Amino acid sequence: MTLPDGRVLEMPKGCSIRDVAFRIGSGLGKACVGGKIDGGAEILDLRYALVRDCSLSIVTADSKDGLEVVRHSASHIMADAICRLWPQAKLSIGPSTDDGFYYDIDLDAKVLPEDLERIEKEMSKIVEADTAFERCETGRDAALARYRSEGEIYKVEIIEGISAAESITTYRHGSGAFEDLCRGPHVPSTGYVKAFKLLTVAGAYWRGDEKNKMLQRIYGTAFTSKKELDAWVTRQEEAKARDHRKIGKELGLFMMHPIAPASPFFLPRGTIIYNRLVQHMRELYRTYDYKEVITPQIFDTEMFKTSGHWAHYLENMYVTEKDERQFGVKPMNCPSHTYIFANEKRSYRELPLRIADFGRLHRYERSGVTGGLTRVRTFCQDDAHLFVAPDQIKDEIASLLKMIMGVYDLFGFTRPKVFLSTRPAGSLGTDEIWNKAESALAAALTENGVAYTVNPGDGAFYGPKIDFITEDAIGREWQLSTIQLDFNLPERFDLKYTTRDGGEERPVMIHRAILGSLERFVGVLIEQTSGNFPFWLAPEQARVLPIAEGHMAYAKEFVAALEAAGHRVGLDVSNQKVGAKIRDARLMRIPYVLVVGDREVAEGTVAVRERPDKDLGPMTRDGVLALFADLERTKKR
RNA sequence: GCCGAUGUAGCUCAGUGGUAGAGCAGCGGUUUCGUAAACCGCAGGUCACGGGUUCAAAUCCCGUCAUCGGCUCCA
Repeated sequence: MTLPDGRVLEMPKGCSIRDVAFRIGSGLGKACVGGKIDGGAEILDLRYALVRDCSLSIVTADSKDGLEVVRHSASHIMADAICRLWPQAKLSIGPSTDDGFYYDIDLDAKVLPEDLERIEKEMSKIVEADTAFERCETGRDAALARYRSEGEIYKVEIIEGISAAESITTYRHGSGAFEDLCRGPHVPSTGYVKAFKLLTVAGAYWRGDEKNKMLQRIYGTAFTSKKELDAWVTRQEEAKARDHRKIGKELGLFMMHPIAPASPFFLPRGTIIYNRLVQHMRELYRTYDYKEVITPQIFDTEMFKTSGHWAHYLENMYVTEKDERQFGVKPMNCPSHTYIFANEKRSYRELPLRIADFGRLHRYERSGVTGGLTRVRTFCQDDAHLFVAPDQIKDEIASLLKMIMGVYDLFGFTRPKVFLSTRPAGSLGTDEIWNKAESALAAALTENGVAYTVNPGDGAFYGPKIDFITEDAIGREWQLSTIQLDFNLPERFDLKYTTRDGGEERPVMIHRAILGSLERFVGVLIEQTSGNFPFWLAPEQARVLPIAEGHMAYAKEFVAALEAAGHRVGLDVSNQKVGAKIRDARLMRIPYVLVVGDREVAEGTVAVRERPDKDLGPMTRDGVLALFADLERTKKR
């Protein structure tokens, strides 16, 4: 055996992965749940017999791979528990997920949330019994016959989908009391599943297809120790406390109303953030030479027929009729921008022509998929369409990357994971242009030091794309920016520009958004900052707190001076003690609290307190103005 | 759209067949106060909406609307 650290270990032929682990050390032996050989991705069972020389890495329970094994085993234990409680339940699939595991079952009786506890109890018994997980190979026909006779129609369907060349395996535990078709691997025995918790029951279509029967999906999670499970629960609670719907309500940023389902109302405080973001993008547009436009909301459907939306996107569109003409509300800005491009005869000298648009978009989303600010039916993007010559793609992408990374840094998001999606089957455009475009994208990424992963064949039918997945402060992933090349729309709208030699050529369109939708971005930002917006975005940047009535006149004067300098400043006129005023300001996440009492009035200062509770001591009016001006300029977080 | 849950005062929530409750917020008064909640009082509800069962419904049943968790992870 060659180990990951390069050590070579002599082991008898046919020994198990577990044997090797124990040979290395008893601690590792106890902690291991599987192994990987020869750098392969597949996790093998501990009992996997090693019959030839190979390189081996041991998978321990606390690794990402190991946790997957533990969770997958937990899902079997849950299935066993469910079958004990409801013997008529038919099993389908039960994999591990990023956050835990689930099992989809077909059962006429409804599993209610209060049943989860019963299932957990049953699972605990199985775990306590600590019986071995045994791997069994069966013949394909035998397995099929058996599941057919048992009425396990999902298992039959699964086996039918497995190529005849592959062997069929099952895993059993409880000394054979429970057996399930499974590729594995599993932990050595049920006792390895030391900490688990069932979460919810939900509906899920068989194979994710809504034409199929809806099964009951039971979600759970499992960890290798109670401590880790508790830590996970705590993290979930923290995430809940940061939920933008909760904070948005508390801070008076936005509201929802059934009168306009899935469509946020931005309240004055939320609107400040929203507009400030737009303003920031406009500043970038000056630097990067974009031209902003304003385009109509409603178009004759002719446009959508030309663009292809009518054929491919109608389900998501709002339509209306007037003067016996049919109109559609725009779900995207791109088609209208082609009219702007085509409005005059374009020269190669004008390219890249960058058209930006903060137009409001409407997309019908199915009622079950909407939520908060992150999935809405009306929104606006920091949208732009870049009309470029094919040989400008690389440079344009390079400058976009710079812009995107700058924005992520500004808000404190991690550098994103980048995915390049390439040509799918049945796509539009020639090989030549696709190859050129894909290599231009790849080169731009590489030359700018951006590591990326290729998703082969995952591009749109009209062009390759780059997606950016970033992580927020508590490790949740969000897709914000996208860059999408498009060979299709220029074709459909017959866009052309005059080349240097007087000929005509078709431009390539690049669709791109950096923040994505403003609505969604505000939502993500609320969760990222937990409502503690950086000074430049904060709806109320400072609040002046007079200690008593007598300090009011001085306080008002101070507020006026800060407002004159362009800052957003509140004045607490309430009849409360300072402690209560401080508390209110703190709950509203106001960056600076300026307290005014006898001392400050006498000295011509304010007592400055920085969010959440840092005492900056007394500062003069000029001192505060200088501090605030600096914060605005640097956009410091 | 489908599966499940939820919907009571502005907010957070209690109330499981018999007169609709609390805290906070609001309003009025007292207090003029030094860094996370002063005190007293008042007002506030078609219990989401519509229908049904019942002597009686926030509570039980049916429907509608909205919100929330899922519906990609593949033996």
